Amino acid sequence: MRFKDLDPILHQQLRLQIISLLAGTEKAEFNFLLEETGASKGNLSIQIKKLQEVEYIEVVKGYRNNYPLTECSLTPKGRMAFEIYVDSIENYFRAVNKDSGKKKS
Amino acid sequence: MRFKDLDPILHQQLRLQIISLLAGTEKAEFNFLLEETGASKGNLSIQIKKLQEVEYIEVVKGYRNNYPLTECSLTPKGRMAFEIYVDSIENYFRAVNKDSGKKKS
DNA sequence: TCAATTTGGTTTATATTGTAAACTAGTTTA
DNA sequence: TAAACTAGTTTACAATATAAACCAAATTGA
Repeated sequence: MRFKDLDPILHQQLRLQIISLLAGTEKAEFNFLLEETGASKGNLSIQIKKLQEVEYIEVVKGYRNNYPLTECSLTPKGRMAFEIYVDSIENYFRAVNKDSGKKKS
Repeated sequence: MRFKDLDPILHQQLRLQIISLLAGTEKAEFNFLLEETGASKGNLSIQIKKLQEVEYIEVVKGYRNNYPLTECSLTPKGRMAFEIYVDSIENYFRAVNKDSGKKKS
């Protein structure tokens, strides 16, 4: 068994998009994430909550111009998980050519 | 929306492991994949079938020493899908620092 | 020689996950 | 004051993943 498990929280398209975006930007608003990811609001809401529950992101809810405003930012825990995930999956890709023959009978 | 969709066939741990292994080895037996991935036989059987259905791999069933023997190999279509998947997800990782500020209000 | 075990899988049944659609709560506009 | 818009949340259903159970043929042991 040559593969490490991929963090199931991060191994999901939308959550990975969110974390990738947050890794490059101090904080991000709900609508920014909505536009950048192209997700539906419902799906985005749920995946944000899930990332918050595992403490990969911090979510601050406030108001701007009387409208609700949700801002997200990456926690250190989230950043570390992201780095581990990137390393792990890139290892998968490099399984290629590491074992040139088929299994000996 | 800055992210391409990740091929849902490949964006699954075990299937990605299988394809990664096949990308580096002419062909592989069921039991080789079983050991290298650490999966259960049931799960492996199903994911092989799924990869075969979408024609990412070719599956040849024969016998060796009177026992059934299943061998898998990557198709050109599968190899291309794998390359696209690798490119796509690496793009996600590079969303980092491509957009330095938060969204302008 | 026939019961138990092993090989090499497949099928089934359940639990988990993902997501679209519907809904909520409040705000603005006409 | 009704309609439309903002910014989300909740719900209900569909799809997915996987462990557990099963199967057929081969082999081993008493």
